Amino acid sequence: MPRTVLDRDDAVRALAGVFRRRGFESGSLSVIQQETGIGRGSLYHFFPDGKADMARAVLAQVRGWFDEQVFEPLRTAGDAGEAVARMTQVVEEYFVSRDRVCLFAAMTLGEEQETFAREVRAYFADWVGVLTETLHRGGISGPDAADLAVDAVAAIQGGLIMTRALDDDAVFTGIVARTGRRLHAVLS
Amino acid sequence: MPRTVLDRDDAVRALAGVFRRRGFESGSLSVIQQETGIGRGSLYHFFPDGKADMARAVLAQVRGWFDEQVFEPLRTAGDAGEAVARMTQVVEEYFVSRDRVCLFAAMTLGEEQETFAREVRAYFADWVGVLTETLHRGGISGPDAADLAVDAVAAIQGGLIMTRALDDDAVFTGIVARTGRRLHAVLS
DNA sequence: GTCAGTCTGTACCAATTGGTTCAGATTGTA
DNA sequence: TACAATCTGAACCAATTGGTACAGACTGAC
Repeated sequence: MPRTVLDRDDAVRALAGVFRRRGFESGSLSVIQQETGIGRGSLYHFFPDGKADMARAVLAQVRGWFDEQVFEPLRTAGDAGEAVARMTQVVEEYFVSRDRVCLFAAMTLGEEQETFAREVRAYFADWVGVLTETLHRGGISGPDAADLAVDAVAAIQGGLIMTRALDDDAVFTGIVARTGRRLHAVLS
Repeated sequence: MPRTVLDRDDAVRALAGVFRRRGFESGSLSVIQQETGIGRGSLYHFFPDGKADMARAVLAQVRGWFDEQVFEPLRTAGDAGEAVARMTQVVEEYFVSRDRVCLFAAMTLGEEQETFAREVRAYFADWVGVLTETLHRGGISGPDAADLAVDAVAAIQGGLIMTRALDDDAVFTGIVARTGRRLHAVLS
């Protein structure tokens, strides 16, 4: 069996794929090996604390992407309308290209809920928080901004469920587009 | 060990609870026995085809509840506005009192996605369908009704994710209330 | 070339998994 | 009471699980 060398980031990326397609529990180490080619020795080398360690690394990587591509652009945007339009666009592309699964949302179910509660809570709280601030900067005042932000993130997450259930990407892209339009309307 | 006799419906109800709290995969037969008191012999007596059979029975029971309490009242309502208000109310109570988990949504993730694809698809398609018809009867025409219906169900599902992630029922009740108001506004 | 550090494949392990089996307990009917 | 049908507990099983250990392969620095 020829040996394959890889780096940790690539391992995390491959793990993310398995967890999206299979779920965390059903993504056993054997399945991970079959689908990614990464063996047990390598997995434990990179993630000495085992499977939860792997999931934590995956969540951290996804979080890093969102910080860079969603949260930071919202935070530093000059124009709220443009920032929101960009957010809906990158988020739509991200999820459509990744099995229509949000791993943070998946971790709110079953036994993972407790294990990753802090990471999950931070992700959603930060997303809603930074979007609320963006709406504030765009002239939406008081509790309205927070409600709109919560509703927008909920719509995106609910859209993912609907699109998987109905097996139709157009459901998600439709929901995201209408969400974007709703936000755009109040920013004008 | 004194023997306990139960009926199938009660077994299904207990299983639903385990699957909500633990997830389907992590809800092993041992965990089911510990948390429900139902032993292996009984489980296989009622569900001869094993674990998938159990999940199928649970989904059928939940589906039955939705048919009776949500879909049928929407279908037969004289007043669309009242029907929609009632729907949001019963749905909110239902989910808040059941671990804030929609089992149909949970089955859109991981390996269960394929196993229960038909049941899941039917549940969401029917919910959206009957809500669309209700909106039609309330005077909303063309594609708007279907979009509003999809968005409403997505909001409810997304609200469940947010409320679990932020561990705060008020998030869900807020989202459901605003969703209800949005629908009510277009029906007036 | 040598050596230390990094990474890999694979053998091994205890525990758990879903499933099978069936004797015995329980219930309902005549 | 007798009997058939229904339900249960628990022993048993093969397969799989996550984890451990480590020899050997590989890489980079000197």
